[in-house]
Amino acid sequence: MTTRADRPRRRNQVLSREQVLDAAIELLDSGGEGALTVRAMTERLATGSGAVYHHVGTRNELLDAATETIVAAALAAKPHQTGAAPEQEIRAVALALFDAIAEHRWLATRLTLQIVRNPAGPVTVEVFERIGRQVGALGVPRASWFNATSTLVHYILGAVSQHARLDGDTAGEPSDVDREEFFNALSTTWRELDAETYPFMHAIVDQAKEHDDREQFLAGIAIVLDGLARLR
Amino acid sequence: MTTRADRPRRRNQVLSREQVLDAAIELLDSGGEGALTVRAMTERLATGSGAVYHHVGTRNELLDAATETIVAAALAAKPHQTGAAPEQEIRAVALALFDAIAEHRWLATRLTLQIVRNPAGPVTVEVFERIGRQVGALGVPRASWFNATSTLVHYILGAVSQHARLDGDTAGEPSDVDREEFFNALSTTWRELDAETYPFMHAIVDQAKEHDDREQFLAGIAIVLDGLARLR
DNA sequence: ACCTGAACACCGTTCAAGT
DNA sequence: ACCTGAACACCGTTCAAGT
Repeated sequence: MTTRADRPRRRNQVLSREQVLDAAIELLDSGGEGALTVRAMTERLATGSGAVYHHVGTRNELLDAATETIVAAALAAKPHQTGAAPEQEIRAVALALFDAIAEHRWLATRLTLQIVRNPAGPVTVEVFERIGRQVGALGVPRASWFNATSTLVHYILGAVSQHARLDGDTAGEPSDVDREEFFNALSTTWRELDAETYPFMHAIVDQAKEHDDREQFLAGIAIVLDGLARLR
Repeated sequence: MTTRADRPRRRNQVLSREQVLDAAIELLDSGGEGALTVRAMTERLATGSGAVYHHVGTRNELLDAATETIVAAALAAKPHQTGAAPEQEIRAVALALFDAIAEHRWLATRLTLQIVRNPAGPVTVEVFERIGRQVGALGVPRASWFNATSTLVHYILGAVSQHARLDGDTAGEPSDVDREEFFNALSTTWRELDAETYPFMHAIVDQAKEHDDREQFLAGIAIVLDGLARLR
């Protein structure tokens, strides 16, 4: 007789791929890429290293899978609004990525790496599809779809990473104090540059200090969208 | 008596910072970031590991210094053409970076990292200054200089990294065969996507295959420049 | 000042062995 | 199938010691 319990054939599965990924994301959120070590994973999960390799794979695959998980969630959280203007949909997707990176600062580097070196991967495909459709809806001629979408995606990624500038191996969210300190240090360095050879840096030093990240991000998108409008 | 020879106080200096950086760049060019190990450096230079730390610093500083060296050389090779149109100067700077990355594929990742997490560093400053001046010359109002320049730089970096997509830990230049193989694999993957959920990817699959990297890059810049023109 | 190189404290990954 | 954890082959970095 086979009872219901042993049907699934996997007796004591105590660890799932999802749990492994959750642990990885927690580690990354709390201490950046440097905090994601196989040993830290085994401690947090109370397992051997083989368990991690069994459920997900190498450290690199772990990083990629964590990235995919978060990007998928971020995009799913802002589903396509039927009837919305294409510009609005593009902004929604861009801001979804922007916010995801604000919450998971390690994502800035990883997202760029994924799109740059894995154009066949789910992250690239998902982002391109979401943005690309709107480029069509915007009236850009079909022959320019690829160029136009690439330009937008490149801009979004570049900007989104830039704004997560405090990323890397530091923990937690950047406090307002951190932010102010950072910009104070930055404007000091820029002001110390030779005024003759770096007139432009001197000219923008105050704008850099006062700008709002999100606002600047949207302003940049508006610039690119204006450029795309000319393709019609 | 002091002879001329011992005046510089440094007797037997057999290694220079420049030699250390040259070795690092050769290693990076031949095998990507993975090939740059301290041990490989000591073998190539026939020294102890301390010598590397003495002349440059940690592995990370080595990577940064190598990046600075190449970016500085790339920008210096295309000096500002007095009298040239600002659009042309922007294209020149962008292509200088594009070509530098084509020659040193590991630079794609590193350049992005530098600009993203080290806005006070020489690489960021140099690129911003070169591009920013032209934004002013383009007639963009002063209040938008920072935004406009950031947008351009973000686009350039994003695109330039994307086009170096075969980077990473592989060696040498990508051959035409590599390139074709790569795009065949890519279009196969894209075609395998569900046509209902990914109509856009299906629509662009041929454009992606046939596009010219450099041409697309310039087309993207033209789009952003068109957008900037609206700010006047 | 410039450099050596052993020693240290980590890594990621594999794999025989267990259940 | 799922998991353990010792063993392996690497890392980057430091630092006493040499010249």
